[in-house]
Amino acid sequence: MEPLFLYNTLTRQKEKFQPLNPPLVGMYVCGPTVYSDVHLGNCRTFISFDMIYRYLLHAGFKVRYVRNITDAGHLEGDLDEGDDKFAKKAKIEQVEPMEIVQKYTLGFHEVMALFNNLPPGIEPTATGHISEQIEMTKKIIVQGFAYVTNGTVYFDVEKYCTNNNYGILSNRKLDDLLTNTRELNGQDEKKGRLDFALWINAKPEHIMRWPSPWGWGFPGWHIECSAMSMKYLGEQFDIHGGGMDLIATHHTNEVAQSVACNSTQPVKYWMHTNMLTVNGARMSKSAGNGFLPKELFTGNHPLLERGYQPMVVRFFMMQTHYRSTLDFSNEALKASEKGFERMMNAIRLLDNLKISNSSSVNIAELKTLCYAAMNDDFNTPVLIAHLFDGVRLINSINDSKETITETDLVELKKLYHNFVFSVMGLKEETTAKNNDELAEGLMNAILAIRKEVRSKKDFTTSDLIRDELKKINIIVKDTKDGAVWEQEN
RNA sequence: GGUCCUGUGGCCGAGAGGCUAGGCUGAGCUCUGCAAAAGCUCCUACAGCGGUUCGAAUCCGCUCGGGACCUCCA
Repeated sequence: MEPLFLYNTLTRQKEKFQPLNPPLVGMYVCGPTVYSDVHLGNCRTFISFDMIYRYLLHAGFKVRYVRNITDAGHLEGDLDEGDDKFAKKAKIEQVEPMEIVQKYTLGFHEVMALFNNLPPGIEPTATGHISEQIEMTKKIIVQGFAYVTNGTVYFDVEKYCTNNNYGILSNRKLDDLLTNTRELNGQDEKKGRLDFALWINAKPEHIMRWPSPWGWGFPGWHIECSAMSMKYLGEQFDIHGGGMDLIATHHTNEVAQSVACNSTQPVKYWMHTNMLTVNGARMSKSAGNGFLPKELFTGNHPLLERGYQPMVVRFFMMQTHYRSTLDFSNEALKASEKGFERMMNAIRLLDNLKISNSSSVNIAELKTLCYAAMNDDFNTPVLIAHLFDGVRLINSINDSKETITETDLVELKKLYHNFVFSVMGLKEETTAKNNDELAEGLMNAILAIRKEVRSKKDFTTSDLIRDELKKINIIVKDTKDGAVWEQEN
């Protein structure tokens, strides 16, 4: 197999992928903070990494995929004081914080399943790893990179910077970080402006709290990922992923914590997915321009003309490279829907293609092109372009304009099965498609009648049947092998 | 204010010094009783202005537009 190249945020270039301990691959992806519904932008990241996970598996790697659930410690704002997101939401909804966590964790899993994402091998929660986070914090203090103020433990960025490059991931200089920023207030406890909390002292009214060497409190946002990735993947592992928005703060701090704790760079390849935008602006929870997956599927949203099926949305995302912004619009979605249908129709044809003694099509070349696209930093849009070239071949073979041998056909089927289903994680949308026995029976009867009148050249009746069926979104097509029907959504 | 990314045909989106993306849409043709599907053909673009080069959408500079990060966010 040809080598795989991927873009490493750490070095800002594409690098040949060489795992630390092949064929094992350790991959950690920052999961959701479960205090509200995941929106489509969040989903894009998880879908992108699902594709990456799937391709690594397909390439023969033995991947340990860890994706966390953040269910504690994520504060509102960067003031390192006050309520965390769960406590705040719990107050609004008048329930326990863990009810919030449970509700949105279940919702998250439901959405992931709808998008046909494979579950990660390990899905650890922050609250399930409090002691690991405390241990790591202790070690960072021992190493001299953190200090305690009023029961809160802060990471000492300035101290860290004497021997380490804090801005290694974001490609920023410390001086710029210190000078170029907007005014923040309420930071009296910190020594340095960039310092961040590893452990946070819980105020009396704070519900989610655990005992620690520094009193009752809860973990900071960044420490969980460092502690949990270390626990399950080791002090050094291959891939750490997340959205690009996490680079500057969350991942920068993760690197600092791990280096301070273990004196080694924790991650070999940092991978980041780009943002989903709506009308050119980033989709985000705070901006209030987020789409919920459910709204997208049902079409129940002011900006949507109608609903789109999960696989159409997934295909839509696959048509853009994971490191490019993807702008969301009805037109783009509709175009993807048509294209997806076209591709799935061709794949269905694969089972009925006529075999010839020779091939007029070059399957080996197509296969080479597909792998080349994926090996070039998981370039799914280029992969799809090649697969559409193949769709034309399939249709031409079906129309007897091209020929294929049995061996080549087996290869071709394998190619589409591998790339479309296994790697891109797409599948047939089965909803309301010929799977209702009653509908099947009725349609057979109606089409039999239509066939009868057509044999008598009674096209008026024939067309009447077709037009009437169209009114209830049933499309009848006359092929050379007789009439077929399908339901439009 | 600082740092950085980006500007591709009607729309979406790849590519990245010389060859050509791909999807959707529109027009025409073939097939068909007619449709539909499918195939073929056409509409052949790289923000603007300069520069480097035999040659630039691709490199450099400037101008204009869009965006991200520096505050929580995938």
